[in-house]
Amino acid sequence: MLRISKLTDYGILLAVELGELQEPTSVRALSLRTGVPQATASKVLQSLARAGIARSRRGATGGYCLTRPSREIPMLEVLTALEGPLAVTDCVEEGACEHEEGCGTRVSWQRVNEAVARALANVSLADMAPPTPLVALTRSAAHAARLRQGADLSLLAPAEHA
Amino acid sequence: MLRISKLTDYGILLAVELGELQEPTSVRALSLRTGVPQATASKVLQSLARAGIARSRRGATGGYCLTRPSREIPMLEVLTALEGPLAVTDCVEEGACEHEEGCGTRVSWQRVNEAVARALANVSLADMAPPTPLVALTRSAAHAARLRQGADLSLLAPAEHA
DNA sequence: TATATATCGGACTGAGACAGTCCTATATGG
DNA sequence: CCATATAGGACTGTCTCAGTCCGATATATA
Repeated sequence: MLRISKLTDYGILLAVELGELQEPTSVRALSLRTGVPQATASKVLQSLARAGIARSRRGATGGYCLTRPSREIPMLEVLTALEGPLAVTDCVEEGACEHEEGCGTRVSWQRVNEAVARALANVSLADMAPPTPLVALTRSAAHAARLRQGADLSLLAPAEHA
Repeated sequence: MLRISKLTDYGILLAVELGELQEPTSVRALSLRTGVPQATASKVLQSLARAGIARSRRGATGGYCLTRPSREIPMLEVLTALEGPLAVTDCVEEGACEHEEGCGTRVSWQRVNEAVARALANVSLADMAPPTPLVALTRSAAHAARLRQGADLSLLAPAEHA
């Protein structure tokens, strides 16, 4: 569990796709490439645009593109854009829980929440891109090496628990 | 988002409570202490028992107790008992996604999933207990110090992202 | 200016998960 | 035998999720 919604999954798929295409791309084209239904893709992309992750351009030859290189966009930002602020429990947010003061687990939850957030902040959209050999070969050797090693993701793995 | 369910929250509340009371305690008593409705508490505790986290005892003077000291029970185990295996996305599990092969984000999701899992494996049930000064004072100085420092939770926080 | 092409964004809907309750069966201690 | 517990399946109302539809608005081109 602790699952993200399908919409969010789609959003990441779309954002990754945008990261690989440099030029503005229509929702229709993105829909065909990702398999996400067009109407749904439109909705998700709007959320990304509102959050400042993507930029939209209306009218003929319009479409979407990212506002920054995908390597500079942390996954946490994308998740927040699509599902609201990260909150493992209600009580992590101020005033959401009636037992706010009496409950001793609240502080602990906030720490857990922070740990998860930090993990997601350390993964960029670029890290989610397909690590297929074919793609790796067409890019720099350094980039290919990064892909094979799973990029910075290894940083997220602390030592085994005591 | 990435929220756990309320039932799971209750389960942790109940388990923490069980960790502080040593002797077998009835659902009724646990319900009164935690504020979780009795019927609901019963259900949640059954799940914990099935997962080998708690032990039940029927009949008069029956009730629940933990099978191990709360410090030896990782949060990941409790979450898994109550919501099933951790899976940030469907595609993390085998055969759940029809695009399994074509999708390049799958491997990345599995790494994210592992990172979150490892974070949760490093927090024990005992770490979730109330860190109130009063409680701290009644225990060993070493334990109190642990509480003030947020226990092992600091281990979960890797360096700031690059 | 007319028209084709896009996004914008609110309204609506069916499906499914979630939270919670109820009832009966079963086990234990006195 | 009886009072007290848990076991666990069935059931229900509520809410969120995933997805669609449609009218409004913006842009490029002829």
